[in-house]
Amino acid sequence: MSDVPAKTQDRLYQDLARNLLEELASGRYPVGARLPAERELAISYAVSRPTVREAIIALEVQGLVEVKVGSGAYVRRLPGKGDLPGFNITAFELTEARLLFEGEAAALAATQATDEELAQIEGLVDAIARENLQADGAERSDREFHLTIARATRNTAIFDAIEHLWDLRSTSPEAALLHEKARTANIKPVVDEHRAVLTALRARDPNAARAAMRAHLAQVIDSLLFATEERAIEDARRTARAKRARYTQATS
Amino acid sequence: MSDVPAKTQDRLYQDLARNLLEELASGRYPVGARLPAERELAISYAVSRPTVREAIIALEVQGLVEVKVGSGAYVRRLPGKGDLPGFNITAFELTEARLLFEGEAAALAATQATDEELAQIEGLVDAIARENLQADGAERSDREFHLTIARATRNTAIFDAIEHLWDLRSTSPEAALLHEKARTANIKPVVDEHRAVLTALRARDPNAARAAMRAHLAQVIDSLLFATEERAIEDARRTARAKRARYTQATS
DNA sequence: CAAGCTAATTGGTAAGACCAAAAAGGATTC
DNA sequence: GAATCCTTTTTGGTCTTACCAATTAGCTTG
Repeated sequence: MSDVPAKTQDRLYQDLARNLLEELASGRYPVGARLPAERELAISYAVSRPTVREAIIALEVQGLVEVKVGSGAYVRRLPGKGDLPGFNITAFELTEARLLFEGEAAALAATQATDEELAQIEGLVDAIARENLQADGAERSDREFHLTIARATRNTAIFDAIEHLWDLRSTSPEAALLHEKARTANIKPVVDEHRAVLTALRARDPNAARAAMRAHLAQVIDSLLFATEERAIEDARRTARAKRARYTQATS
Repeated sequence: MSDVPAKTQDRLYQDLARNLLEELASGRYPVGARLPAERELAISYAVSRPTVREAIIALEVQGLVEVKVGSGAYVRRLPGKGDLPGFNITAFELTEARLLFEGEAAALAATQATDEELAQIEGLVDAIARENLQADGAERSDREFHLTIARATRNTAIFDAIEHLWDLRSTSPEAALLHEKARTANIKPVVDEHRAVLTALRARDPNAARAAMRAHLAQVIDSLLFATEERAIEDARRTARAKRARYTQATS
């Protein structure tokens, strides 16, 4: 029935955390309110207190609640979209966001990057070229290339936000798959695009850097589109096979 | 001695999580590696197994490790800057990042926002005006204003990243304080700036929206600068008072 | 050598106990 | 009568022990 692989399962604390998350989202516990005591939650949800503690810690790590010793757990902020389970960002949204944000980051980096960082980036461009020859994947250099530019902005918030976007990719299996597919299907131009960004950074030209970065990520979006169509064909084939199977079964 | 209020203290699991985080950052456990068993960690860190579990869950929620039942905890990714404790983003970095990112978001929103969203944003501008009259703080409407625009981009990744930036503010006590100070010192122009953004969105003019949003956040940066200077003066006064107190004590 | 089974390992959860911090309530004092 | 202090209760923090379930390693067996 379900499309998800079900993964590890178990993890009772996650169920509880999900439930509490929904209660927060429902507005039952507004900001500043105190959650029921651990012992009460344990009883009402029919779990042990350690499990309750684990769930509350999960919320605490996400900054949703604050635990005060001897007092209770208080709501710090209400859950946003990113906190809701089953929340998936598409590869297109992700790349569009990167196009805008990393474009600006490149522009800023063009005015801030040190010679050392530029040399580092050049090394990464070479590494990307090498990685593309061997098809074993691992776009680690690609990630480092983009993060190094983000770091070169000298703005930790910008770096953190862009790193956050890269991390989001791995939270969505579909997005990760699509990216991998797009990468293997589109090898040659990538190095040139990366080198164009580097050239613009070297020239200390913010507008050129922004344009080069945007062009690169626009190309990535195109690759994603291509990969999507490929997959659409596969899906159609699979559907046809399933259809035929049902027919065969029904008539046998 | 220390400037921080020490907060809640306790939380043994946080110490452990911090230690494990450092071990991850040190490269001792590369991606894919398995962490020692819970029972082993409990012994080597001289804590109980529930505490170890809590620490591992803290890492798990942050996406750093993946726990497989009956097998162990495996490293999913290495910690980035945002994961490191004691990591503080300055209010300036944060606002600069917002200037760039939210500027682009506003430009995109100008082409995507629905009439309903525009009406919602107008209501928030009015709410901001009302909140400014009563000095009790709570810039909730301000946050909603910016997040609603981010949502109007129809891009979940953009929304999530911008929400992430807002959340970062609360992780840094200094940044939060500075913002509050800047807000109380600078009341009048804010509403006009917000309304200018709304006008540009209404006109479906991306460039005007970007410019208005950037102008607004540039103004915020100015306010922060002003608040910083104010605080510098206060610090100087406090230092002088302390100096005099020591002198008085020594000569009495 | 391969397949299958058994036992050890490892995470998941429960239950009970005790400590320390905080809050609540009552007694004392001014 | 009000404020203050102290005792009691509540609440989170941690440990210990125990048992279950999934996984893995190792051995047995064909």
